[in-house]
Amino acid sequence: MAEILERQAKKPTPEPAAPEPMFDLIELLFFAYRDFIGDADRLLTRYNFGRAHHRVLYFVERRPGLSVAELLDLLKITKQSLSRVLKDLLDQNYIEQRPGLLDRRQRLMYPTARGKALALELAQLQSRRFARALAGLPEGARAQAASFLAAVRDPAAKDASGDAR
Amino acid sequence: MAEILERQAKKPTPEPAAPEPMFDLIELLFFAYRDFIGDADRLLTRYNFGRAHHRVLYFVERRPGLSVAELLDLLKITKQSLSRVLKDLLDQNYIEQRPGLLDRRQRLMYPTARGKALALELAQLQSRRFARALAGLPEGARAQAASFLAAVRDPAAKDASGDAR
DNA sequence: AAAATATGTCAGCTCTATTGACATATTTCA
DNA sequence: TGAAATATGTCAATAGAGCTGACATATTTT
Repeated sequence: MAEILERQAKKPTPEPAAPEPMFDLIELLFFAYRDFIGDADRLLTRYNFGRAHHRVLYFVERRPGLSVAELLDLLKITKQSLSRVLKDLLDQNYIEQRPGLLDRRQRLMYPTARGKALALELAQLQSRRFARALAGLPEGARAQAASFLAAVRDPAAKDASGDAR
Repeated sequence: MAEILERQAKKPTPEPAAPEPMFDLIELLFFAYRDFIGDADRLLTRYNFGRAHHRVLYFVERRPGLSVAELLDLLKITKQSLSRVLKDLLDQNYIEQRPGLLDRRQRLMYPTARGKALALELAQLQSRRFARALAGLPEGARAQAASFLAAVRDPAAKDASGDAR
């Protein structure tokens, strides 16, 4: 008897019925990122650099004086992965390291003039893509896109991303 | 005299003055994609699969009957890159191939029940992230995000992405 | 003085992607 | 019909970017 009631009660919602996946967003994000990153990739090959070099240069330029540990945390990669590309960038004078003033164990990283120039070139290239995209969209599109992308991030990661201090 | 006038006329706009790069969007897209793709990565390692397997499975599930050439064009990778992951998926019975009815040279790909199940699990995982993100955003956010991401893509690529036929 | 921290480096491994060359089956075209 | 084009598969070699684990050095903290 209890069984019947239970079964009846459950019927209307057999299982919490997983909602239809958002295939549109999954696919669009995949394509958008692939094309976005492709712009930079093409330019980087001319310098014999890869994506990893780009990311390091980008963050050092955006957050000059960054420590190695902070950069590792931002990129979420390991020290060993970083070391190869960082070495390239140091050797070829795109980035320079200076000991921390407060803690001399730290190697704080700064972009050189050369590094700044390349970082800017890459950022402008990617911005042109965004500018083209936004040109065909209504007024608040840039702010809306930023809100969406920020919300998609790991909630925890937001505090770690640096410049909010 | 003409020189002076010219110089004066030019002063206000010295160079076309490249606009400030959109660092906000560059960074947000990087982080959003990294976290988004990370969800799937963690699940995939449990199956000994990588991102490449995921992409292939995803598109075969979404566009059953896809030919190898169409898949290569969608993913923008080479035949050789595809072959290894495709072999894994075929061997482990996530995907099956059937000769094309019209053109028997083609190997049209279809997901198996097993493949469908994994593809769905992955899509639901990534959709949960989007759902969480959209929960905190105003009404039209999903449509706006989709418009933005679509506009960021290579304009040329849009026709090639398949399902609009 | 001991412990913890910041960084660097060595060795070895995986996954994803690349290019180039070549083979086979099938379809299309002159 | 015979040649050319197409769809696919496969072999070999290579690169880029990431990983783990182990260990060394300098510096700071306790």
